[in-house]
Amino acid sequence: MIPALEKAPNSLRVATVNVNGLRAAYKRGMAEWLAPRDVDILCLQEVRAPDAVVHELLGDEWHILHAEAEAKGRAGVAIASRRRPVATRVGIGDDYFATTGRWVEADYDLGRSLLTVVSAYVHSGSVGTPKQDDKYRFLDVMLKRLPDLRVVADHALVVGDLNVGHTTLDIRNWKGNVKRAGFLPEERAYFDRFFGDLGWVDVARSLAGDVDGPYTWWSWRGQAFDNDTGWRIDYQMATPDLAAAARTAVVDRAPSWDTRFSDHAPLVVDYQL
DNA sequence: ATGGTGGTGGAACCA
Repeated sequence: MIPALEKAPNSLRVATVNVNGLRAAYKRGMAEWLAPRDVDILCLQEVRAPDAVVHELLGDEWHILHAEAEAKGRAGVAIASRRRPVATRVGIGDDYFATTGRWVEADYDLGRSLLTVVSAYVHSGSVGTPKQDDKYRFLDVMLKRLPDLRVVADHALVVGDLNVGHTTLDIRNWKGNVKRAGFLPEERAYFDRFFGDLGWVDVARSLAGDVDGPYTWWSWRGQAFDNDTGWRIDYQMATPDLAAAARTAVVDRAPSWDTRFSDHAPLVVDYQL
């Protein structure tokens, strides 16, 4: 039993995790992490595996929506859920981002309300390269899509690896990264809008308060994990009523470097709707 | 402490 993840009755548990290759994650013990947690909706990023492999690894107990990238072995996002979605959509904006494995949407009928869930994987980016242009294009289409998500559904939840730290609380060594992709003023400005005039709520930040972290990513190399020199770049962005229903947000950091199954830690949130 | 490591695919590229 995992006391920190004790689950209240009638709560909806949503987990998001960049798995850094689903096959590698399973080799490193992801199944053993997942089994006792009773997750209702599991959002994955960087799946980096063919569709058949995803179904084989996750197993029959899930409804699986998987957007494989056209480029083999790259990106890939998925939403695995215990309940069957009433509708699903792949991609965002124009056709350009339909085949890059970075955005999937699933709608769920919760009885009293309709919930839309998005698993998103924003580009890592790199200053002065076309990758950074792609990242801004993706953030631009996100700005356009986010309001639409709230038109039909009662609640909406956009989760995943967004590859930007919003504030100085979100990156341990932010002073050393102000000119690097992931903490550029231009990137952070998008998140000012997500959590400002667009009205979305950063659920983990809202529950944690104004403290450093909790980080969700650490470099593989050196002592970054042991020293907790991390970045909080994995989010659950919720519409206000849904955010108000969030009871706990846990970054499920592995107990040690050698027991982690990805360079990202899962972010697990329980909603009491 | 954004690659000094790691994953995918089977070299080179991505993060």
